Amino acid sequence: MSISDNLSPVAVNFTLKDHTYDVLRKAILEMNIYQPETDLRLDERKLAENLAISRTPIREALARLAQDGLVEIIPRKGVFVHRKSRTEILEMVVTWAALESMAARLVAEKASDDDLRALRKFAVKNSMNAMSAEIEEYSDANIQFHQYILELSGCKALGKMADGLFAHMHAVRRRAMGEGDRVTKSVADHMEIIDALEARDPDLASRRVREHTMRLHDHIHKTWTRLENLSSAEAEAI
Amino acid sequence: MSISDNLSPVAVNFTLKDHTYDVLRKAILEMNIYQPETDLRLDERKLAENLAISRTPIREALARLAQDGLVEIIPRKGVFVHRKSRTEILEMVVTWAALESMAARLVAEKASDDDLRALRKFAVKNSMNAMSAEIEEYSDANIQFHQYILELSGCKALGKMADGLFAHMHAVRRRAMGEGDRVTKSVADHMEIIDALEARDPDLASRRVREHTMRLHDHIHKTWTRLENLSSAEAEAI
DNA sequence: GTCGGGTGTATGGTATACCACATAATGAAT
DNA sequence: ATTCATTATGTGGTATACCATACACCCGAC
Repeated sequence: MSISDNLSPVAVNFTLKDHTYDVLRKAILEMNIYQPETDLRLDERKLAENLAISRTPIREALARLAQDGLVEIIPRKGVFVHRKSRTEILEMVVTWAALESMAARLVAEKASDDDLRALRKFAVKNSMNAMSAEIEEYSDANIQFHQYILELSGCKALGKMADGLFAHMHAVRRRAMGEGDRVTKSVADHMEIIDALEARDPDLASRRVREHTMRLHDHIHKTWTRLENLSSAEAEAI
Repeated sequence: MSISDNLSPVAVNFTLKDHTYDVLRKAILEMNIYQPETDLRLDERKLAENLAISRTPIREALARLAQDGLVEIIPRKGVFVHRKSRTEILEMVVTWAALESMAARLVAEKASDDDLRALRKFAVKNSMNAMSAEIEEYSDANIQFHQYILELSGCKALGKMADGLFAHMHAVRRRAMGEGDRVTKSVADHMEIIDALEARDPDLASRRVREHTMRLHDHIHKTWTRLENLSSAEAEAI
C-alpha cells in the first residue's frame, strides 16, 4: 500500500481534453457574458499557449462546448461564447418548468417522508437568512432548492437536462432575482411547493412548481429587453 | 449570376467534422444496437480510412457524439456506441413526457385554429392506414405526430431537447410499438389529445399527453428486461 | 502444465506542420 | 480623396507523426 494507490483514481483516465472542457466551461459560466464590452472570442492558439498544451485537446473541448450550446464555432471565423437571445432564455425557462414540474410530480409520488422533511428543513434554513443575507447568497440557495427537487425525483435524466439549462442561465438569474420583492415571493412559493409535496398531491405540486418557474419567465419577459440594451456601466450597477 | 451562386449555401461553411458528425450520428441511429453481437466499437483509424479523411475531424465529431451521450469514449481503450440501460431508457421516456406535456399546454393556449386543423388532418390520415399498413410505417407516423406537437408549441428549446431524446430512443420504439394492441390504443390516444387541444384546455391536453407517453413508459418497464436478454435470433423475430 | 513476466501491437492522446479562407492593411489607379 | 484590387496576416480546418497506455500473446521458469 503506497501513496500512489490513492492518487491513481484521478491520475488514471485523466485526459487533457476533458480537463480543458471542465476549465473552459467553468470559465464561461463565471463570465459575465451579457456585459457588452466582454470579449466573447476564444482564440484556440491563445488558449493553447495559456494552458501550455497543443491545440488538439482544446479543439475537442470546444467541439463539446459547442454541442452544449455554450459556444459557437464559425468555420474560419472564430469561436465565440454564445450570448443567448431573450427568446432563447425564455424558452429555456419554459423547458426548465417542464422538467421540474415533472420532477415535482415524481417526488410527490415516490419520495420518502425523510427526504421531504430534509427538503423542508433546507428551505426553512434558507428562508431564515433570505431577508437579511445578500441577494447573491439567496440566489445560490434558490438554485439549490430547485436542484434538490430534481434530485429527489430520482430521475437522473431530468436532473442532467436541467443542469444543462441552469448552466446557460447562470448569468441571468442573479439579475432577475434582485428586482422587486421577488425574494419574498420566492420563499413563499417554495413553502407552498413543499406543502403540496408533503400532501402527496402530484397535480398540485406539479402545478405550483410550474407556476413558480413561469413567474420567472414572465418577469424576464417584461424586463430583459431593457437589460439587454444597457450600457456596461448601467449593467454593473444592477 | 452563375450556377455557383445557388451551390454556395451548402458549399460555404462545409467542414469535414460537421459532415462526419452527421454521417456517424445517422449511422448509429440506424444501427440495431441492442442486437447482442453488434460490434459497438468505432475505430478512429478505420473510420478515417473509410471516409478517406484524417483522424482529426473524426475525433471532433466523436467528441460531439459523446456529449450527446450516443457514444462513450474510454481513454486509451476505445470508442463505443453507448447501449442504453433499461433505467436510462425509462428516464428518457419520463423526460420526454415532461417536455411534450408542456408543449401540449402551450399548443392549447397559443396555436392557431388552422394549425390544430392541420394536426387533426395529419392524425386522421395516419390512423386510416394504421391498421392496414406495416407497424414500422405507423411507428414513423407516430413519432411525427409527437414532433408535430412539439413544433406547434413554438418553443424550439423543447423541440430540440425532445429530438435529442428521440435519437436515443430510435432503436427502442419500433419494438415497443409492435406489441399487443398498442397501435389501436395509440390512435385513440392521439385523437383524445387533439380533442383536448381543440377544446383549448391546457390542463387536459397536458395530462393526456403525459399519460399517453407514460403508458409507453409502463410498457417498456414491463417488457424491456426480457428483450434486453434475448439472443439475436429472437430479437430479429420480433 | 501452469503461472508470471516481458515484449509486441493496437488504440486513443497529443503535438506539430501546413492549408484554405476571411479579413484587414496597403497602395495604386481614377 | 476615394475606391478597388492586391497582398499580408490571422484564424480555424486538416493531415500527419509520434507518444503512452492497455492488452494479448509468447516464452521461459518452476
